[in-house]
Amino acid sequence: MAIRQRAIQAADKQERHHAILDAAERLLLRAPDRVANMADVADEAELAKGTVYLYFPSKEELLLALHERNLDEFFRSLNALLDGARRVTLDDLLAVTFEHIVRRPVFLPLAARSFALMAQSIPAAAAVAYRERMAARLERAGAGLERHFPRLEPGGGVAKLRHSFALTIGLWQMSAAAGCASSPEIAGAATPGRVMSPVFAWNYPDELGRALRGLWQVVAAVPPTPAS
Amino acid sequence: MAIRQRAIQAADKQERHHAILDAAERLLLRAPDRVANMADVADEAELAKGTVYLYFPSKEELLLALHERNLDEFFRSLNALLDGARRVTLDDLLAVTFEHIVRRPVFLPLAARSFALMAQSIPAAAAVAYRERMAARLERAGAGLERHFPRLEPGGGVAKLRHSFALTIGLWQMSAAAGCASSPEIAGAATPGRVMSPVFAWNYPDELGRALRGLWQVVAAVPPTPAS
Amino acid sequence: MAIRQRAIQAADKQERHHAILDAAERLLLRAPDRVANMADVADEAELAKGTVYLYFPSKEELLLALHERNLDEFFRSLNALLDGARRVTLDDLLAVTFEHIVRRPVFLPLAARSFALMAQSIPAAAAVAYRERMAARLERAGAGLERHFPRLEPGGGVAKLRHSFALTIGLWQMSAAAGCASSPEIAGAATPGRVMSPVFAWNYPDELGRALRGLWQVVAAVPPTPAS
Amino acid sequence: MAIRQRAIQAADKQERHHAILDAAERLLLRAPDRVANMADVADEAELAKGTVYLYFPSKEELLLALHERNLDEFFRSLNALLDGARRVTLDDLLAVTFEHIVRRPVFLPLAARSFALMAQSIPAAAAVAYRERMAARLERAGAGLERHFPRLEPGGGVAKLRHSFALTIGLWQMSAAAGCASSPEIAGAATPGRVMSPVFAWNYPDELGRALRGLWQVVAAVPPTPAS
DNA sequence: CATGAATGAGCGTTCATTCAT
DNA sequence: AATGAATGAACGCTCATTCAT
Repeated sequence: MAIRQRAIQAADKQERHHAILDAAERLLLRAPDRVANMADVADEAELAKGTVYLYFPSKEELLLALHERNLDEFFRSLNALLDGARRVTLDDLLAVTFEHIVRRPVFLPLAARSFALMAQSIPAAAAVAYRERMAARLERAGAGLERHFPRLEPGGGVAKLRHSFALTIGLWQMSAAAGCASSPEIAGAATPGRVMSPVFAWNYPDELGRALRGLWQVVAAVPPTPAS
Repeated sequence: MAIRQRAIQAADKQERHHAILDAAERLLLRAPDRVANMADVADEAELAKGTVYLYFPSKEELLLALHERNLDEFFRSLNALLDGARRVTLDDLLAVTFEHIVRRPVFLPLAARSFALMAQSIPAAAAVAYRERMAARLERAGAGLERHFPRLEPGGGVAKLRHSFALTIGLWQMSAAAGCASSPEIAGAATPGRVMSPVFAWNYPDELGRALRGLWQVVAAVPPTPAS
Repeated sequence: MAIRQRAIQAADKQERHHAILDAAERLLLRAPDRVANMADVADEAELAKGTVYLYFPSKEELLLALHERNLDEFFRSLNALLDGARRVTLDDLLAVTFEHIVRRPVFLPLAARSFALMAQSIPAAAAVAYRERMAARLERAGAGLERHFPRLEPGGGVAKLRHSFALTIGLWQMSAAAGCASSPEIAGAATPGRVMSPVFAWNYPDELGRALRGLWQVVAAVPPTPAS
Repeated sequence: MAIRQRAIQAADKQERHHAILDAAERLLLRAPDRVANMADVADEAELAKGTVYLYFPSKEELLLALHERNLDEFFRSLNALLDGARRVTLDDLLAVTFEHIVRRPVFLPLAARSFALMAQSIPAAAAVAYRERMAARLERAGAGLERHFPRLEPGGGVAKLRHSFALTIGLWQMSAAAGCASSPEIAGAATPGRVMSPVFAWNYPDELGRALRGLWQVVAAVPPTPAS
């Protein structure tokens, strides 16, 4: 078939990189529970399968790159917030979280998968490089948090961030599994005459808000005005 | 192959059920990141593949059953603790968590996978039944927590449990992905001359302890002696 | 489980034989295109799987026995007709055919399968025995036909019967394949705006009638009254 | 394995299509009663299993395609005959039938199976397309028959063709089942001292000839010379 | 660079049959 | 005789990856 315009300039390559990630993201969006296969990604990007492999050495690294791109957007927002002059509250943090994580339907399924991938299929060198990039982002954001939340001890910013992230991911998986307020199919299959336990009557966004507030409760408490 | 002793009595069947789960667990232990296939499970259990299918209708339900068995042990311990007369502290809760979750190397990989399973491959009827059993356990444990931690509002016990669980799972996944304090292989692949960022210098058990304490901080604060 | 009453008398055995065939027939009736498996047959007969094997050496022979029972009923009717005093017309033959073959929903799918079975899985001895029983029935019916249709040459009765049977089976398979006047699903999938070819606008019973009349046309022609 | 020459041109692909069908045909020829599995087909074609799936979406559609190829050759011959200027007799029709159907050992077993396939496993869209192609062939041949056999009423050409085909298939199945004049193994297993009933003393080609003549008898009768 | 044909290991599941009880 | 637990060969299909063109 018609051979696509070749990407010779570095800029073109970057663009194609992104185009492939975009394709993968669209696929993930369309079927969040299914892992797209490379053929579909290539099709969606209107490229040949082999071409995708020119840009990503393996399916795993492609997914990881997509995840990192999502993360990057989150961190960019977070850092913009923290580096700004304005005082930052917990509500601000939650807003960023919701905007970049909760409301993006691909972030969480992908994050959940990426953890599994990292643990196995990513070659050590790539994993290390990824981690080094992550470390930079985390350190900066951690420092920013400590500036805005003085109750955080040194190093506590990164830790709180890590815990928050863990909570966000973990709770999402539970909600996906619990099918909360979910498919009528499952609701219909319940023992007739039995109301589903209130234990499962929660929805992810609200519950995440409550959970994160619980985690930050002490740290984000408005410090007593020194004036007093 | 030699035909194994037949399980005719219900008790024998229960035992074989367990034996298969044990086999799957051993496999998972040996390769925590790999999902065992049915052939391997059968081999490990020294049974024919078809026999495994006599006891579990599908691979997914086998894994889910194993997960539920793990969960059950955790809940049994937790409920024993909460139902006892003795006053329960956060440290007690952490101890149970560590004993049944953190120190059991299969609990967490399996839990992470099970979430994915529940969301997809388990037939609705089985999923509902599983959830109903879970609901019972959760409600009981939640009520117990509320008895021991009076600062929990009604329903707050189950919620705190949920958040704790999410945090435990999520953090484990991050640690697995981060390969914290992990394989020398990765450590060796790091850019030479570069120290690994302190951002990754944490280990799961300690970090989980810190994270959970952060989550329970307020709730578990020793109530001021009313006498004062 | 409760062990069923044992069949010790020969009569009991015959009865159980029949009961198993009945079960298989009911299954076939319920899902004519699916070959029942032995587990289902046993369940339907409320027997254990092993018990079925006490009465039939293999699945194939069970199906063949069921087919033979169907055939037997057809031949019994046919022979009753031919042995009677009344003059037999082509319409009479068609009536018997329709009653025992066309209107019995299991006869034809089973016959089609049986041919395939006979050609392979039935042990030679059983096949020979089956054939000898068939031969007897065929010879008797063939002779009867020759009595009633004098235009048949010697041996022509059996031949005509064979051809009629072949036509009946073959046409049924074509109708099953053609899905004539069939599933709306298929009709709906047709190229829109295109009417299905009249070539497929036929239904099995009517078409079979026409086909058989074509085959018997000459033989069944009313002989010129000798008086002329 | 050595990677086979790649089929890049459309013509090469067609060729490979054919090569796979050829392989399946050879397998069927070698064991007419067994349905070849995809692994064997791939091996026989000296291709990898996956490669076969590049050309045929499923085993069923492969078999159907092979059947259609056989049918196509038959219709091509038939139509060549009917479209020619020469007057066509029943003997001509029989000759074509024998050449393309009876003497090709795979045609009939495959046809018998294909009927079963069409009724079940072929997706509706493919089934409809197949039928539309069949309809075109049938209509053309039917019209040709009506030209050459004026005693056929309108539409009678297709009908006669259908009946003939049904008879051909049905009788073949009976002959396969009856094992007529067949394996010495079966002959030897007969009750010793008993001659096999003359009822089974027929062979497929001759019997088919007789049967078809019976079916066409009236239609193909040489019309009385109008001059008389 | 780009293509997409070819590869083949891998896997979940079925089910006829056997045989210890 | 009756049971039903155990067996294990068989099979269709997927899909990440390679590499000849």
